[in-house]
Amino acid sequence: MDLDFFELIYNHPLLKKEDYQEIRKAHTKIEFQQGSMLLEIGKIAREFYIIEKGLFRSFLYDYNCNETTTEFYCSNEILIESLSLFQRTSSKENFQAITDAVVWKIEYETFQQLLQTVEGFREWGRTWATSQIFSLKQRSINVLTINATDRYLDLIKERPQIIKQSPLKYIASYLGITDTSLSRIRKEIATS
Amino acid sequence: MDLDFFELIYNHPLLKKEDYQEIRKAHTKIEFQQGSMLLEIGKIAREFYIIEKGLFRSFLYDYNCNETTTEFYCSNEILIESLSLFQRTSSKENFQAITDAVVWKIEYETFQQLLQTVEGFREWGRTWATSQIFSLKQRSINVLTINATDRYLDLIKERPQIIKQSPLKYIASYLGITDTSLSRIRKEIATS
DNA sequence: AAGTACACTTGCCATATGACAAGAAATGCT
DNA sequence: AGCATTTCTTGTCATATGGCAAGTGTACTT
Repeated sequence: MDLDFFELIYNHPLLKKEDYQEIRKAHTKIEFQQGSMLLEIGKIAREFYIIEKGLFRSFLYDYNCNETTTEFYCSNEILIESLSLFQRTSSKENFQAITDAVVWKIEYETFQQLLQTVEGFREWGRTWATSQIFSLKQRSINVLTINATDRYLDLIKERPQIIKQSPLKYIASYLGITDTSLSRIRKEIATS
Repeated sequence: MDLDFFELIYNHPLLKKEDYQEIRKAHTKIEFQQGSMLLEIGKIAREFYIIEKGLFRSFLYDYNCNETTTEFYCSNEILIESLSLFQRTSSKENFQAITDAVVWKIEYETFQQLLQTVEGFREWGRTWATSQIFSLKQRSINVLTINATDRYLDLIKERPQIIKQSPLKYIASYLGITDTSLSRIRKEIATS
């Protein structure tokens, strides 16, 4: 059932059946082909996306002009450039479909309206924003204090979809290492 | 002048002289001794702090029980554990005065009230939250893509106060390296 | 002034990761 | 099936950083 998908994403005890009807109506389905861009650096994000199927990544170019994958977005997750969307500034990152994908989008204005009119949605939004900030903090700490092998093992455990669906080079740049090193780490893990 | 300090911190074009009067009245001055704790892991943050003088750091223990300095807070900056303050959850980090310090605090409830009643303050808050998220993202990217020497050089350039006021070991753990390595990096820089 | 604690530096060697290049495997296209 | 492209692996060597221990410097206490 489609409704189950929305209940899963916007999960909050204050949200009722009729709220989900309203939320659902606010969304439009779009499909993306593997490799296509959902948002590019310099453009302004106007929509909030939830992923039904497929895998996306965000990436940018570091000071050495190397592509760095900053995040992965799996099915049943939310994909946005929060700074661009909420601050109406140009995006600092590219967002790309790694596989063919099905997503549901909601316009920024509609999203804001839901936040204002649906209490449970507002509360959901607050919780979600908090978890976003928590993840961002956690990521820096992990990178600083955990070695690449353990970060990779964590990724396997926590987000196996990524391992299955993403080319090794994107995973490597997400972990902050080269694809050569990641290949060796995999070998090491396999033989131990 | 004290007012100048508040105008500097809560800088926003929508805020007027009388707004700053109100903002100022909402704050109370406190002093901290070098080494004393402003907030500890497990406690709930009830206040928002702005630093007039001195240096603070936040830190936690990683999965190896090593102390990791997650952030520094210099004079004219804001110091809070946003997750704890806004979500009423227990703090995930310790906050400690590295030097003797003078800060101004504002109670959470008073802060919320200002957000609701003063439009310029609300707009300032939105901008500030955005810049926080931006910094968090930037930090992960820097750690992933820039080597320790360049991160240290950046720190010297961007936040010289920290270099002057913090012991080397905190700077090292902030950079994600040992104090031994940082000592060598300094030597390397000095002789080149 | 001696003692103590803390901050910083240095030496030695180990380990993790990178750079580059070649080869192998998988995938897509016609 | 055959070719081209991309993805992944492996070898060799270089560099960055860590772990440990000893040594030096500095500041505070008494």
